[in-house]
Amino acid sequence: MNKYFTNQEIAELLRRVESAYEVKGENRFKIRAYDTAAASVEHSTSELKDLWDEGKLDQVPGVGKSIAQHLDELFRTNKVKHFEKVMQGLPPAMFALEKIPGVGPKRALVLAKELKITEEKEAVEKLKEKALAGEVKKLEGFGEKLEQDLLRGIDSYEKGEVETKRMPLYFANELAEELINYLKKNPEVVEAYPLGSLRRKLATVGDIDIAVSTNKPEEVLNYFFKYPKIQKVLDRGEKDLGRVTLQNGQQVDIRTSLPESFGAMLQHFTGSKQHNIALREFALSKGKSLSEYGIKKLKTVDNRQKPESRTQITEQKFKNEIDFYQALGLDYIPPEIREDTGEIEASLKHNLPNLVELKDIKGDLHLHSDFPIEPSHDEGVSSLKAMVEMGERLNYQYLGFTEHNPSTSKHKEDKVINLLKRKKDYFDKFIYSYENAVKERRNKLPIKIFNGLEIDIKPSGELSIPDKAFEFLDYAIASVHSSFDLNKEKMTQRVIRGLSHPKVKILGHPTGRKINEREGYELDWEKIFDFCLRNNKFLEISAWPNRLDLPDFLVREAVTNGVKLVINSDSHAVDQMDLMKYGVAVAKRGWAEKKDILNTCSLDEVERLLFF
DNA sequence: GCCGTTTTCGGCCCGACTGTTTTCAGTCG
Repeated sequence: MNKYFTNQEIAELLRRVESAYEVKGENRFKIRAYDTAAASVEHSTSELKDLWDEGKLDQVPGVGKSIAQHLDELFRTNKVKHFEKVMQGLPPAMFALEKIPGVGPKRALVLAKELKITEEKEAVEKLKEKALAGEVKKLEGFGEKLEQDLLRGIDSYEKGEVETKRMPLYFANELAEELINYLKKNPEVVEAYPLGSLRRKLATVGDIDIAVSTNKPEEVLNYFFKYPKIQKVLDRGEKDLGRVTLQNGQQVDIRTSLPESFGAMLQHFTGSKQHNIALREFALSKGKSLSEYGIKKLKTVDNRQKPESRTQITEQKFKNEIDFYQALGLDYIPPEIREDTGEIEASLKHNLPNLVELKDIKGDLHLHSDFPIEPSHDEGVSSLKAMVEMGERLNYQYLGFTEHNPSTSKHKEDKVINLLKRKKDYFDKFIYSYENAVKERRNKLPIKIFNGLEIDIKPSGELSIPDKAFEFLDYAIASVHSSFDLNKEKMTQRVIRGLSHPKVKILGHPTGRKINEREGYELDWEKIFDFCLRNNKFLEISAWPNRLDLPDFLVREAVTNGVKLVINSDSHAVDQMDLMKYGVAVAKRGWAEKKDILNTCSLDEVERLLFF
């Protein structure tokens, strides 16, 4: 039986080969090739094993003929002879020691060899003993300080700080927005933006970094250190960096830059790393060298020389990112798609997508009011009236209320039908009086209110309300809320059967993932996309902070395949309705344009698409 | 070992920090 190698395991294997090459003094570009391949495998949106099954390994960027051949051998025989040969003579312990902060392949090998630590298991523990016994500082190239650093590194490794959980985007964003609002109250702050994965709006965020443009960095830093929510100032030595922990323990860095060079700094620290590498390689081919300080123009592009010996004639500074990209002959690339997945090429050809924006959203089609429907899952807590008023404040043209179906374990069929009939009556009455009230106000059109339902798809694919009950609904969302462990094939059948009812228009939170809680179930996306296309069904992007589901990479695939999406908040309370922006962020990361999103359409179009 | 963004041969990102150094190596983001 062949082992199923996950992408994570394959990436780890490639990194080990990389380390082995590194300590054996292999050609540095070969080493880099393995690093690129490992990163690419790590970020790949498809499992490599599946791609291999389909004979599509060569589609993975950074995996060429040679590595593809090795992986083919891995999938067939569970091992790679060439890799084993490369790693011959190296103590396995070095691969464990590399995980300690401050220890790379070279130090790991010296430590393992000189201290006679061979086995991977307990390698870190043994190193700790030796370091405590003062044996590390005696080694050549090590000293007192490195030994202490090493012990600190081991400490944080043992505490699990090395691979800390990333926080959900929502959490990081709220924190950063509050801080940025505080910073902007200082007149010396010209601009302030989040950096890194927060600015690129990944579903999860590692660190919170903020960039500030100012002519008086020290004054701004002093102001920053007075932020009331700071627990402890960690670093105030350098004049362009401030580092603190907040009361909740979260570390926050701010970086300042003079306005004249803010653009390059913002670009550099926004990343992604892969995007920046690709961008710098592209720039180099045009005789330009990029850094966080600006763009250096190289007089002679003699790449056999080290960068410092190439003649530099100018270093250009940039106030903003638009000019920075333009200096390279590129259109401005929005942060959300800076992942080196084709954006540089598209930008060069002036072919970037015109990404959907929050202001394009004209309605929300997945809301839970407090109508007492005796549901299978959470009931909403806000009234229909309150949510409609919020919809008006958001300038929406339509709202769809899709409470969960009545519990089927508590109620007989008749009762379910009866509850849905009562919901329709209640909605009809509300709509009648609401529309009349708005007409009296005469200042604008009433919001169109749809009476929908979110229906569980049972493991068999059956829907959790009787067929007769559909006559009381305008449309329905179907979602999976149970039995997440069906295999890919059965789950795909289940979902397609669930979507087959003519009134079911939307697949709710399509993968069922919950960030930091559980992976989603697997679906055969080719089949799902095909079904949606042929039957006018929409895939939801749930803006709910710990769902963000569809995930960005599947949004991109859906968009590429022409499948239409709908961004919904899944609000259970009034104040959740403005979470829509997180769903829009996911859509942007998936290269979605306005035309790809159902709820950017006018009311007329939405009615045509939902009720045809 | 990968790749095609004026390249199928000849290129391959940039800078900061730290420690053990006397001109640099290793690590990190």
